Amino acid sequence: MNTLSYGLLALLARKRSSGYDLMLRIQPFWQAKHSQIYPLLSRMEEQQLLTAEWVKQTDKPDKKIYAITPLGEQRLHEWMQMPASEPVTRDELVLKAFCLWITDKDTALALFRKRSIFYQEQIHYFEQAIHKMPDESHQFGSQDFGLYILRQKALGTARSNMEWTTWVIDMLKNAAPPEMSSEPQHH
Amino acid sequence: MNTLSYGLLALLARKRSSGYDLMLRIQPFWQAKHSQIYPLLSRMEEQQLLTAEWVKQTDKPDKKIYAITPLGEQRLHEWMQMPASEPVTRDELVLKAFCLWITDKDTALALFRKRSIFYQEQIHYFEQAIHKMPDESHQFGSQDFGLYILRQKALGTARSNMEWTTWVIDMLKNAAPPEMSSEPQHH
DNA sequence: AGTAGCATGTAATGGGTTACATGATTAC
DNA sequence: GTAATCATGTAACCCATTACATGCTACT
Repeated sequence: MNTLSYGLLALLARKRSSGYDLMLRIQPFWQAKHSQIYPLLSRMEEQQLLTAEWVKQTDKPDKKIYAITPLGEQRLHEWMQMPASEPVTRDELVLKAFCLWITDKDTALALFRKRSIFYQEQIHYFEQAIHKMPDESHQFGSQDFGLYILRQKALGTARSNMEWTTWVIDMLKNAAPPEMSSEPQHH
Repeated sequence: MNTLSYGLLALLARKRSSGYDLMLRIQPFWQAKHSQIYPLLSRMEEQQLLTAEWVKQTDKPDKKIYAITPLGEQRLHEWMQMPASEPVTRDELVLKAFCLWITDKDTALALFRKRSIFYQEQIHYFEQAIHKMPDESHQFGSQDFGLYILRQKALGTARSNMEWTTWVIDMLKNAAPPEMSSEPQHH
C-alpha cells in the first residue's frame, strides 16, 4: 500500500470509476500514468480493497468499474489518522537557477519567461476551476470541501511563483549587459 | 545524464567537493541520498565529466574530491540552453485533503496543524538564510545570485502555504460540531 | 563504552516513465 | 483514411529509498 493506492481509494470512496477515469482525475493532485495505475488496481482487488465489474458500452469500448469495499474504507480511515509525510518538489529550474552565473542574460530570461507562462496558465486554470464550484463546497462537511481548499492552495502557490518570476525577470532586464556595449542603460 | 547529474555538475562548477559534501549541499534543492550520488559520480568520472582525487585528512576520514572537467562545463552550458521541464510536487496532504469529508474535525485539524508547523519552520529557515547573504548576491552576475533568488522563491511559497493552512484551520475551528453536543460554540 | 558526525560504498526493493501492444468509436 | 479519445494491459528501464556494510575521529 503506497501513497498512490490511498489516492485511488480516496477517489473511489466518492464514486465507483474505471481505471482510465481514475488516471485522469488523479492527475492534478498526483501524477501517475495508466501503466502504473492498472496493475495497482488489480493488486488492490486481490487484497479485497476493491471489487471490479465489467460494464458494456455501445458508443465507447467496454470498461472495468472498480468500487471500494468496507475493508478499503477501513484502511482509508486508518490512513487519515496518520500524519501526512512532508511534500517533495522536483523542479529542474531550481537546479538551473543554481548555475545562472555561468550563463548570459538572454539564456536566463528565456528560462524564466517560459516558466512565467506556465504559472500564468496555472493561475488561469485554478481561478476558473474555483469559480465554477458551488457555494456548498466552501463548507467543511461538503464532499467537495477538500477539492475547494486544494484549488485555493494551488492558486496561492501559483500566484506566489508568478510574482517571483516577474520579479526575477525585472532584475535580469535591468542588469548590466555583458560587455563591449557603450550604450547607456535606461531603467 | 539525468537531472541530478546536472545538479551535481552545477555544484561542482562552483567549487570542487566530496560526494558527502555534494549530498548535503544539494538537499535543499533536490532530495537525494548518498547511495544515489556516489555511483552517479563514479559514472560521471568514467564519462570524463569529472576528475577525482583522494585527499588525506588527519582529523576526519580521507575523502575523494571531485572537480568538473572542460567537457563537464560544456555539457552544463548545453543543458542551460534547453527549457526547464515542468515542476512536479508530491504531497500526501493533498490526497488526504481529498477525503476530508469521511473524517471528523479533530483528525482534520491535527493534519493541518502539523503541516502548519512545517511551513513555519521553512519560513524561519529561509528568512535567516536570506538575511545572512551579502548584498552582492542580490545582483545578476554574482555567483550567489541563483541561490539568492531560489531562497526568495522558497520563502514566498512557504508563506503562501502557511497562510493557506491558517485559513483552513480557521474554517475547521468555526465548522459545526459533528453531533450530540448541545454546548454553545464560541467563535 | 557509546553516540554523533564524517566519509564511502553496494544490494535489494519499490516507485515511476517510456515503450510496446491491442482495439473500439467518433469526428474530420 | 487518419487522427483523437476511450479503454486496458505488459515489459523494460530508470530513478529513488531503504537496508546492509565498513571504518575513522571527536566528544561525553
